[in-house]
Order: sequence, then C-alpha cells, then structure tokens
Amino acid sequence: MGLTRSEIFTDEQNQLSTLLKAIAHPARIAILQRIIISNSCICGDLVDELGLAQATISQHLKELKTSGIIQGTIEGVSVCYCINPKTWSLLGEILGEFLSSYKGATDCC
Amino acid sequence: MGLTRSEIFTDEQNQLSTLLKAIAHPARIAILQRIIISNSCICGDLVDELGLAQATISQHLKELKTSGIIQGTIEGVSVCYCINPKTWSLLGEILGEFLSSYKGATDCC
DNA sequence: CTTGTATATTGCAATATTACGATATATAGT
DNA sequence: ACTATATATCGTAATATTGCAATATACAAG
Repeated sequence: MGLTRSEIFTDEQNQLSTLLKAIAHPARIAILQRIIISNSCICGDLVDELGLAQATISQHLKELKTSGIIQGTIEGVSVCYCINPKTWSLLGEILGEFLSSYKGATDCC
Repeated sequence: MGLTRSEIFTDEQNQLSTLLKAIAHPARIAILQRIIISNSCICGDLVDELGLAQATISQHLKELKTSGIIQGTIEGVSVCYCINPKTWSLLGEILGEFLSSYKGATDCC
C-alpha cells in the first residue's frame, strides 16, 4: 500500500513517531538550532543562512508549527517563530523514558 | 527535486536526522520496545504481536539494523536482534544535548 | 537429500516527502 | 492608492517510504 497503518499502534507510539518525524530532517534541525540560539527567528534570515529556497523553508516552518514544536506570532511585516515550551518538554519526557527503558543489557548478540 | 539536500548541512545535523528518521515510525518504535522488554527478539514473534506482514517487519528490522540502532546474530533457524548499545548511547547523548540546548526562554511569542 | 520452519529479498502499487518557481497575501512606508 | 518587502500557498516534478504477495534462502530434523 504505502500508508502507515497507525491504527494498529498505541497512541503513545504514534505520538512519539509523529514528533520525531517532524524533527528528523537536517533542515528542520538546523532551523530549530537557529531558533534556540537567537531565541526568535525570522524566515528571511534562514533563507540567507541555509541554502534553501524561501518556499522550502516556509514549508519546513509550517511542519514544525503543525506538529506543535514551534509557535509563531506575526510581528509587523515579519513573523517571530520560537520553540513551544510545552511540546519541547513533552518530547523530552517521552523520549527520555523511551531511551532510558533500555539498560545496558545482559548481552545476547 | 524531492531529495534531501544533505550536502548543505553539517555532519552532525545529518547524523541526528538519520538516526531520528530510523526511529520515527510507530512500527519501529514498537519493535524497539519489544526488543528492550524481552532483551532478545525473534521476528516471528513480532509478526504475531504487531499486525504487520512478515516481509514488512523484516524490512523495518533491516532499516533499524542499517542505521546501527540494532544488531543481530543468527541463532540457528531464527535470528536474535538486540539493541546496539553504542548507537543507543550515542543517540542519547546527541539528543540530550540538542534538547537541553533550549532553556525555558525569555518569552518572545 | 528432502521437508518443514524461519527470515530475507524482490517486485510492485499506493502514498508521502522534499524542493522550488510562480503567485498570492499582508503590512509598512511613501 | 502605490510600492517595496516579507512570508505563505499553489502546483508540480523528483524521490523516498510503506506495505505486502511471491519467491528465495538458510538451517534443522528426519
């Protein structure tokens, strides 16, 4: 088929995979790093800094916003995007739990 | 176009996005959880437990293996897959650094 | 060496993602 | 109202991902 069969997985598994998928792109990682460093970001800056077209960056920003990882407010002629603290900490919790559920292991392989 | 322009990003950004992409699928999250719980896993079990075809699960296992997140050894007629501790802790480090680089923020939005 | 069982690979169809040019929209300044 | 600037959306092409049936491969048991 080609579409992910999310109905056979738990809500938690789907939620984590959705959040991770939103971050799992180098451009979006770069955008997030840039937002975090400057603690406010304008799309135009990114177009100059990353080597991607304006339309492409706008699209990546939209994806990050749709998934709730960033939020943005209109600031006159430009837009101010920043991290959504709630989603960010939620991701940290879920991911931390997931990663730490594996403990060193009695070697089998 | 349609292909990610990884050449314009740093190695670190590409590495993190590659690892995240490997995990960013509910089936692969479910597989990892299962491997962690049982600390050894056989593909056949997964076919029974998740509702996916054997070919599909084998493919997901291959992706997890290619990205270095799991490793597998042949055990007679079946295969034992388990977490690759090195990659797992690497992911934890990179991700922890990334997530913690954002600190609460002087609110702008 | 044949049979049964377990996993991998191949081939293919459906859908999703990535990227960008062109265009639309919105606001500030004149 | 008109212009310049900034961001969003649309349309489209290229590529990637997801899922599965069919088939191949590998091994153990007989």
